[in-house]
Amino acid sequence: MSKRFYITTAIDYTNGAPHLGHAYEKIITDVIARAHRGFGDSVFFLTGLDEHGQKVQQAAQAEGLQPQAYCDKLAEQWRAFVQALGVSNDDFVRTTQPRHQKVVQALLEKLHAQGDIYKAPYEGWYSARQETFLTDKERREDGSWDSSYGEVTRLVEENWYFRMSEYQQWLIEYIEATPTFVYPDYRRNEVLGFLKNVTLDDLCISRPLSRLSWGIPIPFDPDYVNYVWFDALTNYFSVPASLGDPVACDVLGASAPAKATGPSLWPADIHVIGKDILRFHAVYWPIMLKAAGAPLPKQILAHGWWMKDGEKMSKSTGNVVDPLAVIAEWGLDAFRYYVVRELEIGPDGNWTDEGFRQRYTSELANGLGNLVNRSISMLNKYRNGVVPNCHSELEPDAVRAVQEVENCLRQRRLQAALSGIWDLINKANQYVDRTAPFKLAKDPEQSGRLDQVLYNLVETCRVLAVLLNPFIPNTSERIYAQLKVCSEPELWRHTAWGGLLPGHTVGAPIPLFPRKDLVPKV
RNA sequence: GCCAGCGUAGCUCAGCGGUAGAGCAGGGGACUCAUAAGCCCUUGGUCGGAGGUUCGAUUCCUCCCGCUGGCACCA
Repeated sequence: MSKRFYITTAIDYTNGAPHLGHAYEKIITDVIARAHRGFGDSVFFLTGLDEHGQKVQQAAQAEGLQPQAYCDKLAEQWRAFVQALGVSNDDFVRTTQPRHQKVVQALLEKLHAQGDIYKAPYEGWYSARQETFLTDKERREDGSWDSSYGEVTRLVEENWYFRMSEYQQWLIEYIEATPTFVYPDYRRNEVLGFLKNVTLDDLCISRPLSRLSWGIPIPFDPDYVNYVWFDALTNYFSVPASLGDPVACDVLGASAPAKATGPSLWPADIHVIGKDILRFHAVYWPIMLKAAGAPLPKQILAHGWWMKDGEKMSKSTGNVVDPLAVIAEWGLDAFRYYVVRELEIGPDGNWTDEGFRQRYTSELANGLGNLVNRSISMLNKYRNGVVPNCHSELEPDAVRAVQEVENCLRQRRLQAALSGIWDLINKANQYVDRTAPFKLAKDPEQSGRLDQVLYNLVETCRVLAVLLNPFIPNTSERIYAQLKVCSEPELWRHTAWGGLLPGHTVGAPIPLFPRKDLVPKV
C-alpha cells in the first residue's frame, strides 16, 4: 500500500476549555490536509487529547469525578469543538485509550531492554502541598520559599531516565543536513542555537505511583507511571502502530499491537504545533524515535500565538476570543478565513474585532460574495441561467492563480495562497467593469459578446469554488450548489478551465456573506 | 547578559546598490449587473538615528536608540 500523507496537530491537554489557539492550529492543519486530499494524496489527519498527568488528576478531584470520567466528559466537549470547526480529521486519539497505552509501554520496554532507560536518584527541594520539586528559581534570595509551597523539605527520589544526551551531536547534524525539518527557518535556527550551546540532560520519564497515579504504568517497574512528554509525543506513533502501519509495527517487533497490514502512515509528513512546544518536538521526539529505530517525521511546523488587541489573551483580563461565539455570529467560514488570512504560519497574530469586521466586509462580502452574486445574477437575468458556449478570456488569469495557490499550499504559505485567490477575484471584478455586460445586454447586436463575458464570469466563479475549498469548504460547496454543479469542488483537478458546459442551467444567486454593517435606510 | 531578527505612507507589510511600492483607511470621478457592492483616478514617506564603503545606499559595514523572539528539560 502506498504511503499516505500523514499530518497531525498537537494533542490538547484536558485541564481546560478550548480557545482560539487550539482552533487556529486545527484549522491550518485542516487546510493543509484538505489541500493534499484535493491534490490526490490519500491523507490521514490525526488530532486528539493528552489526558494524563497531575493537573488532570487534580481537576477531576475538584469536580468529584474519577479521572477517567472527567476525561470522558471533556473529550466530548473537545470532539464537539473539532466538529464545530469543520475539521476533517480521520481519527481522534486519546492518551487514555488502550491502543495508545500499549504502544507507549512497548516503546518503553524496547528502550529499556537496549539500555536507553535507566533508574537514578534525584535529590531536591520538595513541596508536599504542591506535590512538586522546586528549583532555585522559585527560591527567594534569602533562601526562603513562598508560603504557597507550604513546608519545603530536602527529599531524595528515584526515577527513570531516558538517555538523551548521547544523541545530541547526531541531532545537530541531522537538523543541519535537513533544512526542511523545522519550519519556519528562524525556529530551526533557534533549535540549532541551543543544541550547540547547552548539554542535553537525560529526560526524566517517570513519577512514583505514590505521587501520581494518573498515568501509564511503567511496564518494568510497577511502582511508577510514565510522565508527560514521553506519553504525549508517542501518540503520533501509537495510532499508526495500532492500525497496523508496517513501519511502526516493524519498529515494535514482537510487541506490535497489530498485524502489519494496515495503512502505511509512518513517518508523519507534518506535525503542526505551537511554538511553545517546539523543543519537545524538535529535540526529544526525534531522539526518542532515533533511539527506537524509527524514521523521523518529515517536518515540524511551528505556528505562533494569537494576541487580542496587541495584548496577550488571558482569562483574568477578559480579553479572550471565543471561537464558538464568533462562529455563531459570523459563520464558520468567516472565522476560518480570518485566522488563515491574517497571518502566515510562524509569527504571532493579533486578533482585532475591527480587523475581523473589515475583512468580512471588504474581502468576503464585497469581494468574493458580490462577484459570485453579480455573475450568477446576470446569467439569470440575461440568459435565463443557461451557460453559453465556452470562452477563454479569463483562463490565463485563472491558470496563473491556480498555479500560484498550489505552490503556496505546498510551501505551507496559506496567507499567500489566499492573496493569490483574491487576485483572481479582483481580476474578475475588474473584468465586469471593463466589459460592462449590462451595457452589452441592451444591444441585440452584442449578444455574442455578452455570451462570452458571461461564460468567463461564471466559470471563474466555479474555479474559485475549487480554489477556496481547502480554506472555506462550506462556501465552496455553496458556490457549486448555486451553479448547480454536481461534481466535487474538493478535487483540485477541477480547477481546469471549461468545467461549466454550454446548455447547463445554474441556480438562483444567494449572497454568500451577507453584510452585517449596514443600517437600513429610512 | 548572550544569540537571532525587526524598525519603510494613518494601519498591515513588500522591496534590499541607481534617491520608494501594494492592500486597507482618507479624497475625487464615471457607471449601475450586484450584498449602496464593484470600477477608475488620487493625497500621504527626508525608508529609526549617526557615521563609513561606493560615482551613487532604503538596500552593504560599524555604532547608537527602540521593539520582538530564543536562551531547554526547570526530577
